[in-house]
Amino acid sequence: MVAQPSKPAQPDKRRMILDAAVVAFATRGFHACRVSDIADEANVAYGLVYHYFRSKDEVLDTLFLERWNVLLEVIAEIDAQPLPAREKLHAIASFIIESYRHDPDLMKVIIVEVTRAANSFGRTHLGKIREAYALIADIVAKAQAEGSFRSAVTPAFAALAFYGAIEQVLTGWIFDALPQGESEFDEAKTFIVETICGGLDAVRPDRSSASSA
Amino acid sequence: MVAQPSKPAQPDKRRMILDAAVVAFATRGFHACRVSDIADEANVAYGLVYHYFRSKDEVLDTLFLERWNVLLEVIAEIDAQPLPAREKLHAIASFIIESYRHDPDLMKVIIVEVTRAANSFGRTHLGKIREAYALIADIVAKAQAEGSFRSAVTPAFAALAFYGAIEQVLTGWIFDALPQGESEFDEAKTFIVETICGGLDAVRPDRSSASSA
DNA sequence: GTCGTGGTTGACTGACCAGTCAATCCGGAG
DNA sequence: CTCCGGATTGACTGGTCAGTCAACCACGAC
Repeated sequence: MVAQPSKPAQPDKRRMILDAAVVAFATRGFHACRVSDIADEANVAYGLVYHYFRSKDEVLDTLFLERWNVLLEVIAEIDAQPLPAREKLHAIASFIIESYRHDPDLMKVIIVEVTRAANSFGRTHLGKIREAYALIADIVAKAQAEGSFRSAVTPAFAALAFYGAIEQVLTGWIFDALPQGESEFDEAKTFIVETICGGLDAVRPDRSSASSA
Repeated sequence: MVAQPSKPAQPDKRRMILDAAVVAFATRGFHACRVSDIADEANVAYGLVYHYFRSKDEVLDTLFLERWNVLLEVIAEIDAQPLPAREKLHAIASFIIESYRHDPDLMKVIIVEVTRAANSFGRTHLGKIREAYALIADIVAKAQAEGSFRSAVTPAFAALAFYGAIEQVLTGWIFDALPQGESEFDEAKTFIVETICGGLDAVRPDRSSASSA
């Protein structure tokens, strides 16, 4: 209600709306969340949301793209470093899990409302999402070429399994189906890489690989 | 319009509505799908949907529970057989993928609208979903106890990664982000087990397993 | 033929909400 | 002080549906 006399208070209403939307979407879900919930959460009038965004959808789009573009950049940076593939994957898993640790609501919204929503938003952003898969597949492909990963599985498939494992763990946290805390976060990074790479690593024992075809 | 003279036609309108709902939900998504879409698809009057179901939600619930209970039974049956853990997992992956092959729309609805929907339905059926994880985790735990799987990862986590990989592949098909066909279906079964078990199998080479704690 | 019951119909209602817009506020330029 | 334009406000509109309900129908019992 009362604006602080000396300060014009919040300089960036747009950012406030975006941040409020994260909370609102995470709490009630995109569909159940009304635009007025966002405005209330941001302590801003209803109409102001439409001053900064064309529609409720555009708010979600903005939130997703902001974050996903960071993810794509980070993956590319990690890949550019001279690391073994296993460590690159560990770094990627770390980044995603740290993102969740830092802002669970944002990650919840992105995963639940976009990444895992095959209708509506998932379809809209399919291209962006696939870029991430492609980047990961590329890391796997190079590792296979140089012999540090075995080639029993296609790079595209390995990328899917790797990213799928991460998302499943995050979903477990989001659902409260899995305990979460500092130790679980670190443990998960190791577990994911350990599970996936154990099946990818070139060092292969005697396993008769009797799979058909 | 015109009922066939000699036949009372459809004996089970309830079933027809359920089947129509699968198509309607798969095509437009649960939220975007109106109850009238279901009725139209079933060639039935709007009000009849409410004669058999209390609400639109109950239709989805019914669809999910019907199928998920079958899944739980099948997993239990597979586990009861005297097979190596790796083959049990292969059988589970096969069953789920065959379910998709047989009725992609139904699986799409279950995955997109329930399993991967952390708000609304996902929360409602969390218990049922977790039962599946628990059953799979149990298979892993037994395999670890008998030594055929190594213990680098907790059973609960392995179950998550395994199921996550399956769901990610199905999602890829649902999104049309992955080619699908007879050969891809069979290939996927092998790939999933190969990826996950490669990291679970007891046969472990020299890897220094420097994971903390 | 008449009656009754359960299945079936679809027009209608009530609630909800995204998006609009005319009015107001505020700070800076002149 | 006045004027201007962008920021801000929130009441209001239009359209959409989920769910209701009174009527209708078909068929078996008597």
